[in-house]
Amino acid sequence: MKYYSIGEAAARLKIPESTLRFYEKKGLLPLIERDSAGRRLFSEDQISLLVTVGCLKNTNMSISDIKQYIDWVVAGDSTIEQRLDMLNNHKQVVLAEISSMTESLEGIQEKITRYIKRTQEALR
Amino acid sequence: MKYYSIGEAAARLKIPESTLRFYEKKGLLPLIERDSAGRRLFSEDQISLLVTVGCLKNTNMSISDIKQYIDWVVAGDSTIEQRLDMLNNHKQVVLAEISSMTESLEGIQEKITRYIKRTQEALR
DNA sequence: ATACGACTTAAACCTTGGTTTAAGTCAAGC
DNA sequence: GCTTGACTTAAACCAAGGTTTAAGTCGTAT
Repeated sequence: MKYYSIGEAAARLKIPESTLRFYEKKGLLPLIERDSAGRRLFSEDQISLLVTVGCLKNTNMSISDIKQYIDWVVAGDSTIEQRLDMLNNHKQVVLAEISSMTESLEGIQEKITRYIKRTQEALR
Repeated sequence: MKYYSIGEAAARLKIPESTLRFYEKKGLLPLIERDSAGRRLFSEDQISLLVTVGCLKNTNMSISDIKQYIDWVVAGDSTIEQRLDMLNNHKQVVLAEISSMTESLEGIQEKITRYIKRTQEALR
């Protein structure tokens, strides 16, 4: 099986190495292997778990909630329902957040429209 | 003209008084008046400016960028183009952010779908 | 006239999510 | 065999965005 160094993993995921080390410290990479020199070895599975972590982070899930998810992944199949609940729940939170941002954006759009009108009037 | 105390303003805007004081310190309430006892007086105009601030904050504009916007508002009509540019720019940033979140949400939805399949299989 | 609640301030404190630093280890190429 | 680059660690540091604390000042109702 192919393994990636932290540098390669960082490059593939487009995040700094320091962030990967930080995530490990926070418990987000619990199953990470090491070579004989103590260097981290990222498997394809780790990378794809980190892609999921990226989706969660990008939708503003907190690191401690992501850790909970990872802990459930590590715990195995008996936690699939919890994971499903968590993700469904998170989905609703994200949808609400997107709605809220969209609503605020409408408020901003109104300002934009007013400003355009004002600049039009100034040209008359 | 009707004025609101900090408590009333906080209630109307649904944010803590401490946040309003913090915003003033950061330069987000530059035109705030005071009564003879030194208490802040929020006019209807201030409140509506704060609603705009709320839209900007809610779409993740930084406080220092919001301050720039407020400074331009205070400076008057000569800055309307700058404000318009800033808001148009911000709009694009927010749209990109929403897209990015929506994309991550699709990744999450795939996980959800897989988990549902897995629980279905477990029942067979 | 006094107690209460709502306000004031400056400064200290807090959390989140990292990044940076300093000192050290190791493998590989020259 | 030595240098170089990629890695290791723990701990310090940072920025953003507030919140909390402590001490004090008012205005008003009793």
